[in-house]
Amino acid sequence: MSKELEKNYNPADIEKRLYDKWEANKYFHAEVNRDKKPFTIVMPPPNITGQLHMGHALDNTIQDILTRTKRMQGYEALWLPGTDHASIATEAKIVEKMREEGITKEEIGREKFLERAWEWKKQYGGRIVAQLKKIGSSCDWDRERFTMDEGCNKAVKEVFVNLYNKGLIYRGERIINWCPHCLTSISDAEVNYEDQAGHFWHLRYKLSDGSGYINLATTRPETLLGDTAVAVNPNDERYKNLVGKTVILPIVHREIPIVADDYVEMDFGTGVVKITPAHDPNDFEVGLRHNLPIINVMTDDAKITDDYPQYAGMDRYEARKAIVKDLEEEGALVKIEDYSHNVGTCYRCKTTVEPRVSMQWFVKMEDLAKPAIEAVKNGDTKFIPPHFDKTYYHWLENIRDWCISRQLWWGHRIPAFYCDDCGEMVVTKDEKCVCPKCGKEMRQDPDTLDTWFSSALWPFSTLGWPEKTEELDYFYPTSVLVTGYDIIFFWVIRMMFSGIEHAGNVPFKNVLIHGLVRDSQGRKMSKSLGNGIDPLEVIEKYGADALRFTLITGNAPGNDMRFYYERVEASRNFANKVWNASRFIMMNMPDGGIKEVDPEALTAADRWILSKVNTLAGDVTENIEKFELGVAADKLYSFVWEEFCDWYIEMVKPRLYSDDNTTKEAALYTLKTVLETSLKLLHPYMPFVTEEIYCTLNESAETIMTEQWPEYVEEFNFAAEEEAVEMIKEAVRNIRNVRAGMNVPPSKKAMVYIVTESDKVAKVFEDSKVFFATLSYASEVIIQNDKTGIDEDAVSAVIENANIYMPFAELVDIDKEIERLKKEEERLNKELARVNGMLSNEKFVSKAPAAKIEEEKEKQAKYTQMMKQVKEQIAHLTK
RNA sequence: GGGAUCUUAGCUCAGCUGGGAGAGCAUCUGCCUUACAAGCAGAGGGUCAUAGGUUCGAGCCCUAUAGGUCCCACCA
Repeated sequence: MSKELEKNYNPADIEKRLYDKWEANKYFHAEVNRDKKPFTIVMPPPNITGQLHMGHALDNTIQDILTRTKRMQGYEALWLPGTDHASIATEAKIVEKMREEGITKEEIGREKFLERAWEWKKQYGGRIVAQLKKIGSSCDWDRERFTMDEGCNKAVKEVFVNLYNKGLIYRGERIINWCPHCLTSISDAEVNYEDQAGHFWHLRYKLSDGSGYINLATTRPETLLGDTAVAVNPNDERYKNLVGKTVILPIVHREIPIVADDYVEMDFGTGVVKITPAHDPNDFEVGLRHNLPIINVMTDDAKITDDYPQYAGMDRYEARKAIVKDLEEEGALVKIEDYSHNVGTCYRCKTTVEPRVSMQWFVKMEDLAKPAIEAVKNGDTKFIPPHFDKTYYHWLENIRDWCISRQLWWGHRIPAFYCDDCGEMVVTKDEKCVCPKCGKEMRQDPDTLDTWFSSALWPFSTLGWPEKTEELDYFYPTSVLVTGYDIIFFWVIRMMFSGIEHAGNVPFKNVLIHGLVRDSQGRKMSKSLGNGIDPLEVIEKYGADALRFTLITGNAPGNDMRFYYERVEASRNFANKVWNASRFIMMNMPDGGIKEVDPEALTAADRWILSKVNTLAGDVTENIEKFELGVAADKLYSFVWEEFCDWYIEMVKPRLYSDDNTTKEAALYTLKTVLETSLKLLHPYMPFVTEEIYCTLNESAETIMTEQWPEYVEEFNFAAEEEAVEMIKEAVRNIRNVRAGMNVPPSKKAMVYIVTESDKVAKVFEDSKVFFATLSYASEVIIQNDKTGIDEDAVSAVIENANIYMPFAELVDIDKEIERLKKEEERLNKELARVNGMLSNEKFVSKAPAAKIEEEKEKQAKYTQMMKQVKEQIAHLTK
């Protein structure tokens, strides 16, 4: 009974069907199972506003490969999925949509706004989840979570209160990064610095006592309105006598002091700096040291406040122009220089951030950072590739307090309450709070928390923390976190210190870092460039397996990769290759399927490929264990395509077409065994095609994804057969080479003589005659120990310990033949020179390991022998 | 200013703890050989950025230099 598969693999037909089957059968579901070892990955939750892009595709393919492998290896493998509420991004989108409708947040109020937000989540939150399924992600959807669900909210409150009670969360007036477009504070990590062309305005401030003036320069003249001092370096001889005096601030005509501070560099500019504590982080620090007043001159949306009527309502840049003009009129402007400098921008909307003093909540980082650094130093958590630990250390060692409050509505609301009467503040997990002093109902802080505050708890909040759940006990710490290097600062670091602080252990043992997927020209894929490639389109056209394989190969961990359609095609072709190899086997499958066979019936070729696939299983397992997913994929690719398809299947054909049932059955058994092992090893990479084939091949099999992972077993290591078949392959390659060089088509058969004095070699060829003849296009293979009866003009080739002769009826170009042999001679000469060089080097012989020396000696013998044969051939032809 | 990383075949990239340079694509030459033309068989193509050093031995380790990419950083 032969089964029919279509000629070409058509992924679109089967992917949905198979995924639905997997999901319906709950193969992805994991439960606490003390009989098994746990393997856990928590998915980096994509934003609910997001659409699947190549970054997700890569990230999730890696996680799926690891999860599927471990599941087959018998681990209780949990891949826990979920989505992130992405406060700024989501809120911005909702506000934008409302703007189109002509309404504002303030008009509808907090409650109605949140209703809309949840509605939005309901509508779009599922979109990315559906897309993740398309690439075959085997997540436990029963455990899907959302960073703003009840459990996460509980964890957030617990953490906030704990940290507050420990004094690690505080509220205070600090200078923070303010986005005038998003109208909220953002953390240091959320600011991107970019070089911008600007100007240096050189200004002249008069000394109050009329004794002169000082010059200084600024890139932001508009902040002058908030200047409360001018600073010089205490060691600067030029200004020493001025410290303590005052100057008159131009335009504003306020008297401000000249202070001395180390922050000022003497040899930069004039060595004088204007100090605006409210709008510059450094100036703020200087202000604190010198007790300077803080004068905020801008509104939330970065317009000048009403305190300066002539500029009130102007935005930062308009005000700058007006102020420069006024300075000029007042004679305070000395000159304008072109100057390029670093400007902080909002990571989300690219608006230039405005440093600003305001009342915010902060996490005190110093004490939290230390154990997080220690955990990587002592190996509790490892980065792959390891060099990312340096980035990690550097960031944590220089970390500043984390501003966690956001002036947004969509997010976890800060669990702090204020009494409007007495000013009392209470931090509590309770929904409502009554003032402990005056008994009045308190008002909850209107702000929400940074999105990353809840993401930081993801590895344990999703497992039930703060409850002491079975899940937490069993699945935590998680095994590996898979993410891009661009997210280390935002997320990895925060999960690390949070896990250690709250869950009592590192959140994951390994952090597997991958790079960015770029376009074919190496550019970042971006909406503005319009160069993004939609993974879903690729899946539709080439299949999820092809996309997955493409993303995982040709790349080392941590490196960026370029995306080419040529590579997807190559992957698609590979899937098709697997498909067709399987098709071939099924076409030859007898009624009643394939039987177990007596090991005695296995031929050298069978043992060779069984041995090879056994080695492959060991290698692939080891590579995956070491997170070398691309290396493992390469090995699978070349094994399946080259060894199995190009060699073994071709070797076995004559046996399948023969009447000898014993050898036929042995061949079929081997084909099936090797195919199944390959499919299992390949399944984590290409889940769909492997599942489809496996279940077609085995009617009784429900799925491949819960089959046992192939292990390397010593009994299947057949070194002798491997050696024998490699010898045959070498002979075949030589013969094909000779024929190709003479343009002999495969249809033209020729006698092949193997001349060898070695009984062992003779036996190898004798045993393999059947397929050797086919592969070498031989009309007949004759094995003998001398050249008796071989045509003088026969074309020859040389392998170790044997000469091969092919007498062709027609005239052979002797010169060409000699040329070919000379090339071979040259090659051998080079090899011999190298080997001889090594072996005649006394230092090598005395210092190199014995095994290496032995290896080189064997090569020397082999090449010497072959050289002799080649020389004889040449002599024979040239006589 | 500090740090990371890269420089290997025409292109894009692998190359694990140092021991005879690899893949995919592209190119060239033959093949419709009854699984696959999304295929088969062959071929060409690289002083592994440069200069030193360590070593019996370096694409791999060390130092310096050049160029590229990225991250961090308060020089107004």
